[in-house]
Amino acid sequence: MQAAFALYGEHGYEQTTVAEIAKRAGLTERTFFRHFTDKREVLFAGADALQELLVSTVAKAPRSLPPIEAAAAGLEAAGALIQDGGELARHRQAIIASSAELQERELIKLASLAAALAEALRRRGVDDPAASLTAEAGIAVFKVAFERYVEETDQQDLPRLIRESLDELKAVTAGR
Amino acid sequence: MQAAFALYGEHGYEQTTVAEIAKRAGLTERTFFRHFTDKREVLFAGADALQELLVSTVAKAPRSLPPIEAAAAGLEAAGALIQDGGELARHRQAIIASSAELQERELIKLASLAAALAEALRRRGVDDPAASLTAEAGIAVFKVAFERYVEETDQQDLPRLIRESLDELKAVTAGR
DNA sequence: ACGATCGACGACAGTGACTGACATGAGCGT
DNA sequence: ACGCTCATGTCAGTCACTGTCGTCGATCGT
Repeated sequence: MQAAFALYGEHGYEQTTVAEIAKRAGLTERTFFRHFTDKREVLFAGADALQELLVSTVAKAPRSLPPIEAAAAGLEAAGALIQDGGELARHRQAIIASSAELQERELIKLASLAAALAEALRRRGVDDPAASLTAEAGIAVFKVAFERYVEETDQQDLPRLIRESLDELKAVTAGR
Repeated sequence: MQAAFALYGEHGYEQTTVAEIAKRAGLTERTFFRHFTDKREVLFAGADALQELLVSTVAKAPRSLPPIEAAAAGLEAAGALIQDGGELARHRQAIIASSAELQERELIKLASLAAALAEALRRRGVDDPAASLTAEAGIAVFKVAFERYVEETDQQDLPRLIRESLDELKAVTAGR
């Protein structure tokens, strides 16, 4: 992972070959593929932990909370986790922005997040399509907030951006 | 395109090679790649037209409409176009569902749709982040509605499903 | 009518991501 | 010491995709 990150940063994602990564890590190309299913996956190693945090936070949210607020709680927790990584997220995002391939992978990770969130909401008794819609809308909020977080280097409060984006979404869907 | 569709349907996407597609079409592998940037792109040939329809419909919507309703108008028009294709969309979706690679590609097409929708809203004078959020939420609505459309074979009215999903989203973001 | 141009295609060689099969060697329990 | 497991190396192979060059037919200008 360190080798890949370094090389992706130095020469760009598309320019660096798996053989190079393996060599820098003191391993074989074959071994690389035993740890990561493909060249992109190296950049998304933390996605599982994020998803688990999201789901467990939603599960723990007070029963009295409406679905959208339970989702918001989970997303804010996820945002806090990302923020704890410091500049890592921004570095990662800079690499991802450079390659369509990587953007595709990120989108499917977000879709997976949405599916997990929808499932967590269903376990709270929310029916479909409300569960799916709340989840998709939640991820949309997260995407927009995260984008802002990455753009504004001085911005340090991702959960706050998520909350603000959610409020904006509420306004917008109300027809304002 | 016909050859690819047929082979993807007969033997599955991952099992069919570009060489096979080219052979069935009476062409060379090299020529295939002159028409489609990659093996997946064959399935998304109509995406451009869809995006143009979405954007132009939003542009033409009455100025008095709030952003979310302008977006809805565009999405309903896109839905109508898909519906006009008959069973094609369902066939296509069955193939896409069989491969993670194809799902990734579909997601980035939807993201492109969202970006175009956001831009169309900005041209209506909607500021960011409202424009981005409305666009993302709109695409989320579209995704959920389309999923239902594909699942329920007897369902023929995609624009109606889009409208219903939007109403559901409004309810859900209002905290219900 | 004729040569120049251009665009679509074929042929071919090459790169790089990824896979399957088998061998090796270190640690671990008995 | 023995067998087992697990991580790794080795090697050969497939396939998506690219760069380059040559051919040919259609079109265009004169």
